[in-house]
Amino acid sequence: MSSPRRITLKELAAELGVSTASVSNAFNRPDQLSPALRERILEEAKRLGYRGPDAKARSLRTGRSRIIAVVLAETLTYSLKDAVASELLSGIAEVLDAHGHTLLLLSGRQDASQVPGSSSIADGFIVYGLMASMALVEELQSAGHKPIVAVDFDLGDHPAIHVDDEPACYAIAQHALKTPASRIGIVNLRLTETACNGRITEAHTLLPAGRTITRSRLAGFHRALAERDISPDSVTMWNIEENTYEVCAPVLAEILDLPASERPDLLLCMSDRIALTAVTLAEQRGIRIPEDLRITGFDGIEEGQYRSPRLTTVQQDSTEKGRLAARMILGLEPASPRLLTTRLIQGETCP
Amino acid sequence: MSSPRRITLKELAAELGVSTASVSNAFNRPDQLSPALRERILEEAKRLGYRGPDAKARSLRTGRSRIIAVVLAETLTYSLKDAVASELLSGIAEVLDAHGHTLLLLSGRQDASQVPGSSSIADGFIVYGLMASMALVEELQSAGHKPIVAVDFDLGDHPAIHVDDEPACYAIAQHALKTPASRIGIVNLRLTETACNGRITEAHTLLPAGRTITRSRLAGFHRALAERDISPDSVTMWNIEENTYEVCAPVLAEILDLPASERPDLLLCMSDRIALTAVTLAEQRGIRIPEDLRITGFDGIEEGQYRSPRLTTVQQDSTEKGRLAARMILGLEPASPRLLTTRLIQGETCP
DNA sequence: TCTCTGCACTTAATCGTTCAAGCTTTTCAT
DNA sequence: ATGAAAAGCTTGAACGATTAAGTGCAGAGA
Repeated sequence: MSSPRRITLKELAAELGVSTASVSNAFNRPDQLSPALRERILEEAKRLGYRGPDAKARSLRTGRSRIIAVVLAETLTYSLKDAVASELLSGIAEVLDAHGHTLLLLSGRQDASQVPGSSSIADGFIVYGLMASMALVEELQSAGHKPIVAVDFDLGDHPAIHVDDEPACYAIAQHALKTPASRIGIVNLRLTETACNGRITEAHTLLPAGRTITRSRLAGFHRALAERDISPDSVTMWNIEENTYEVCAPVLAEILDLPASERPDLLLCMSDRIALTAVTLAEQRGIRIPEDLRITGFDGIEEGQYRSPRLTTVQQDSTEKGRLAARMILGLEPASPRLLTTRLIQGETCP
Repeated sequence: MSSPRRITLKELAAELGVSTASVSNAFNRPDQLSPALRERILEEAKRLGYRGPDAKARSLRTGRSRIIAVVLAETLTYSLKDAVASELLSGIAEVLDAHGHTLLLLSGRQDASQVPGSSSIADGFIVYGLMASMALVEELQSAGHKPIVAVDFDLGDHPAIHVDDEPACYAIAQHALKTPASRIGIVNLRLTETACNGRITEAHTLLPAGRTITRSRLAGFHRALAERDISPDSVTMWNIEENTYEVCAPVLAEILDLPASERPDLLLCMSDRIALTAVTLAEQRGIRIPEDLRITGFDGIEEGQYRSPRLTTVQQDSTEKGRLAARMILGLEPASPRLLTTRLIQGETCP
């Protein structure tokens, strides 16, 4: 409760009878002044409660803030609850933290009241997931020549980090189809042009590749189906808009409540959240897994592995993806497109 | 690729032949100039690719940044993976976003290479969980008179948000003890003075209330035990340092691998993560829940409710806690201490 | 006609730093 | 002793905005 206002570098300098430059150097470039003076400055600083240069002023002057912004396609509220996004953030935070940077969270959603310039404070941007509106991203592009790294989608000629969605989904479908299935269902994630939570009919137009991440996953599934001479038309498709239990549950209930003769006995899901919801609802209905219903997921989130039956899924290392993105943005890694590999986890939901 | 450098407000003003004040007002205080001029300025701004005032300069001048920092007790990497912390952040983000603020993540851990002044950029701080080191917090306190809100622990005379840990744990233990138990075990979270993952012996000193959140939870358990004339000494206690599956699993394996005659048949856990790990490991060992082992948790995370058996637990609304903290920090809510209520969820792990 | 008020805009100080360039003083080889 | 180089410190101009105070001018009221 001593100081009514924080003391400034200038005042500290005046107090000591030295120039502001010396004080600045005492904090930033120890080699630029004598150890004796530096010691004196640091001591006086401590005595007066001066905590080092003000971040706002420093970043204005230097142009750098040591802040990296992560722009998330969905609302922050949703992203923070999503296991995959959280893991990505976790990886990003790990690297940033280790290198003295901090993490600013931005949402790319239109409905988020975006602070217009608040983004201009960051030194670089990690953009995750396909933006509903590209407004913010366009702003970033023109906002100066700050590094941008895209994750899970392509963004102009900025480096992008992807996982091998198509081969991974080919592999898991191939695995699943080793055991013949009578009725195959695919539960997609944000695949339709217009929002749809439920069955995909001919009335729906599908988003093109590049507009949704799940399109290439679907391609992988189709390739495996083709190999077994199964027509894509014979599989039933559903769609889900948001990767949460609340949104998944009604759609999966619809599927699982079909008469046994119509109900799929193999469900290829585009995310672990979808798959896990399917597992939960199936259990509630006494549908046996994998006897009556085999289920595959995508993502490899912890929750799927630490519960029984263990989920059969594709594991992508989202944390590592985050680490890589962060290293790229910090320039610790060449800024070039990357394709991360995934791993098939043969769990118990589709042995 | 047009501008090598972003244009400034000053340059824009020069281009238009008006003062910088007018340009500034065009963006910030529309009532201070004629609509005609404002229109002209905005148009020219768009033409030249001027995106509005620079956040760094603005925040230096005004002293406000529209950035709120959340200081997390643990590493960011861990916190972002933790369901409870994520929900809290989710609630915070929701409110901040709705009011045009952004979220900066800081870690209070010593081992995090803390950017010394990077915190000085924020307009306010939400401090979550007990800090291992209070260094950062002390810095915040003295760093100016910015609002600080503490969540889940007490911080000087700043407003703190708590949940009713003691009554909640009393209630759930009371519920659990309605069915007699032969051997009771309590699995704590960060209760011991020195790090300990495993059984708590007499050699361990427990942290005092105020140093760990679980102390008051334990008090609630003890009150319920006392009511049934069960001596606290007759219950076995374990401790866990980090609320992750990886750390919980070995400790719970140790418990569940005890000979059936020594193994607890009621396990009161300080978190849902611990409880869920117990459920998973018990299932793997063929220990029946709740017949052979009853389990209770704390937190009420989604994962516990969306899987079977449904977890018996105390639900705290972490999202709402986050919303409240954010509203307080923004001054939308009086900055006074709050005690949020919890709800007993009678799940299937301890009917 | 003259003063007064209000509007629209400008002036200029300021926010708290950093850093290239300049100025002394010391060091050291010759 | 001398000159050059190095060391140690200071000067002063940015960085890009905000805002209180001031100026000029049109229209209203007397």
